[in-house]
Amino acid sequence: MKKPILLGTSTATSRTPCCSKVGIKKGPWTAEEDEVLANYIKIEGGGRWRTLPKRAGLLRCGKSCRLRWMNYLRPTVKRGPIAPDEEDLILRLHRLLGNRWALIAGRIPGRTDNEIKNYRNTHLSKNLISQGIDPRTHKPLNPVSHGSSQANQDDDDDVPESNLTPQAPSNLLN
DNA sequence: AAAGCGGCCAACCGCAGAAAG
DNA sequence: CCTTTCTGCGGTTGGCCGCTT
Repeated sequence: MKKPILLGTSTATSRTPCCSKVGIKKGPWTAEEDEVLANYIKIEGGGRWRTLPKRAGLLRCGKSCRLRWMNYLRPTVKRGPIAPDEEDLILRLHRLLGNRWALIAGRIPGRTDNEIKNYRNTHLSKNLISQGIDPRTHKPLNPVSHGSSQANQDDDDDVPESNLTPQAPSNLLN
């Protein structure tokens, strides 16, 4: 149930809907496409995403190429399970920064914003809910009893920035 | 053994901000 | 200074896989 592709009807009149052109491939990337993209970027470098697919000979839109490179093909991308300290860091950073996934990812070497976003949307939010904490606000789900909003305050504030680099990699906060 | 359900991950879409002309 | 174009970000969706009934 992908949303309808309304070409020219878009409100942003001047904006070209990059992915709606005919002849542009969508969906999962093949190993061959990965190779073409990786090789091209290795030689020519990234950037100029809009024209990159044409130059590289890919039938993809620039956004798709960029996303694929950033989230999967980049050599610095660390794949595999999130370590406990990484999870802790994600939690702390999210409490501090909110849904700034790119910012959070920038503090966690080898992890992408998409990965962190997905991870949090599944694992962490579940954990927090089971702990009675609202994953969005990091405040107690049931404002129950003695209306102790004090818990909120505390919970929200208990992570001073200076506390952000516990045992995490030293370059975390630059 | 088969069907259904739920969770996870990769990818797409639209919007906002930045940069260039 | 204004307009146009491009890049990057965040939210959301769809497909696949594994588990449970």
